[in-house]
Amino acid sequence: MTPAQLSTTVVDVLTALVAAGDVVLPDGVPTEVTVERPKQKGQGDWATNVALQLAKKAGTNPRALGELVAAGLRGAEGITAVEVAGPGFLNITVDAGSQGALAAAVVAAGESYGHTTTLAGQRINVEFISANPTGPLHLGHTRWAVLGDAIGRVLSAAGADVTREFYINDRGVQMNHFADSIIAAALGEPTPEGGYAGGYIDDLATAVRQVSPEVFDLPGDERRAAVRQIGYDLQLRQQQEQLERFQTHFDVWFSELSLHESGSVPDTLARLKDLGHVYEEGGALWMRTTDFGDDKDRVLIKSDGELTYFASDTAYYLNKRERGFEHCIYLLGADHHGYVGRLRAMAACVGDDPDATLDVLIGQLVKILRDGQELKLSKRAGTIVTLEELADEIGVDALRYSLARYPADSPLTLDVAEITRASNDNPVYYVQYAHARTCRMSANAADLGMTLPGEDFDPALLDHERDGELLRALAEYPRVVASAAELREPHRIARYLEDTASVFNKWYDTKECRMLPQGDEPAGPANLARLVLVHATRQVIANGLGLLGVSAPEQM
RNA sequence: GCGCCCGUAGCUCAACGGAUAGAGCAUCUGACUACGGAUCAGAAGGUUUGGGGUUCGAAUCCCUACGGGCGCGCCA
Repeated sequence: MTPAQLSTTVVDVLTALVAAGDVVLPDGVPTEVTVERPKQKGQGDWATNVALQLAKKAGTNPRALGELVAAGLRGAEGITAVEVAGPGFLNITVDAGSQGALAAAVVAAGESYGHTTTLAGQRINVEFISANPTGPLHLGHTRWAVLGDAIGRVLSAAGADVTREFYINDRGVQMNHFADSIIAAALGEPTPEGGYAGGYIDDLATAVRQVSPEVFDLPGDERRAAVRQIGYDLQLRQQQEQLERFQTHFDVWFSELSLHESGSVPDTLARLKDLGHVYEEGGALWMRTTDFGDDKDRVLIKSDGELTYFASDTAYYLNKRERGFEHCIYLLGADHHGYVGRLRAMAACVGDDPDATLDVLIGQLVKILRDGQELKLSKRAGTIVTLEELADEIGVDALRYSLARYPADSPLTLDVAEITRASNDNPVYYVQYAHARTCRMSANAADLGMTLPGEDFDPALLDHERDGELLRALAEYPRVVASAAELREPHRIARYLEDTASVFNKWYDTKECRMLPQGDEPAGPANLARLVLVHATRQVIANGLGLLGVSAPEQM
């Protein structure tokens, strides 16, 4: 018995009540209702708030409607009791057999357990990080790497067709500053105005010299172009290697420069003119974004003839739409939230409904503490906390998990000492340990000759209170994935895993629920039923960790 | 000044408008002849920043005050 099945049962009951004229629902019967694990004991196995949600529409009070629905549910298969509680909640109790069947279903589904079709058919582009290729990825990018990657995985699990994309800002004056900085470092000159400092520039200068020693002898513009290209290649490759090592995969690395070389930007400007949302003023070309709620209009072509970054952005958005993406998700740092208004207005200017096609997620900045002191990020002072350093010190799994377990819009302070500690202080190890424990239990069972039962698995033997709690936790997983996808909140997966690991540990500690036979007794049907439950638990934890890009070790 | 985000236990943070606001850490008390104790059982800790409002019900929505972060270029 799963929440989805119960939801269907409740909907059927409502449909019957409406058909019989006992209940009037002007807006029709909902296609699904909320079914949750109650927080408190004594509130049944599952609870639904349908009566509270629908009472007003039905022109009655919640408890009266609740009694009608409860009466209908009492005859349903697998349901042993229903009571109306509090303001109108329905507390539902199910029988062990129908509940225990889930364990075998999870094992049968394997890695696909938790996958749903709630977003089936949607083509979604998730763009994240999109750092300048002028330096290493740092702490500020690390959170988006984790969240963007996890959002991509969660959306895929919900059935969406997802493309993860990194937009490379490889065009613009910063690329020349980058080249000039490397040249200055190579020649032992001070960092130029507006340039980049820090040890990584010295390293790049050395690397460029290794790749092509003669470039520094070229005349001015040629030298700059050559160093820019070599430095860019080196820096981009480093970012790519670090992200792969950080378990963060991109499907598309999209070059801003390519938009200009392909003529997309002029095409975009022509289209905007046709649509009537651009005008000239002061020698510059403007987009009238104020027509769609932006604070002020935005410049597309400066009076000196140069294209703005915003012009590229508009062309890029259109490019995504032309590639067939119905939804474009952007992950931006809080320091770019001012960009949301113009992005939305821009989408409207090209004829889209931003509510439908755009999803801009704003993430708050991360602070990181070591010994109570904040690690300051400053390119000028050369004190960059890089993704590489963080991953080395903290470990990929612990770092990813620690960033993934919080919602993006909450400001975050992480203590290096705390997340490096390899103990139960750290939730990532708590969850991973629970997984390792299931693996060890399975191995022990195999040593005793126990094998997973097939047809003869008897779900009704999983009848202990603790069995039920664990089964209900496992049953909730698909709903958690679906809501994480819908809300773009992968932290829900992490919180769910911590809860499930806790429920599993309590179950493990319960004498009546021991999986292995005691002493010299042979393994009986109950032991085999619990073996199925252990396998199911392992599968759910492994699947959940997988959505966060965190490994599920068999031993620790 | 205008705009966006945030304010929950000593600390770091949860809680699709739902029942008695939950975890972890830190503090205190228990359980090791163990399915690997990286575990489990328990105690203590709160006027959800203050004040109004909306409703069957508000940490959540609206207004307001206070406090913190960030943004308001023909920069990228």
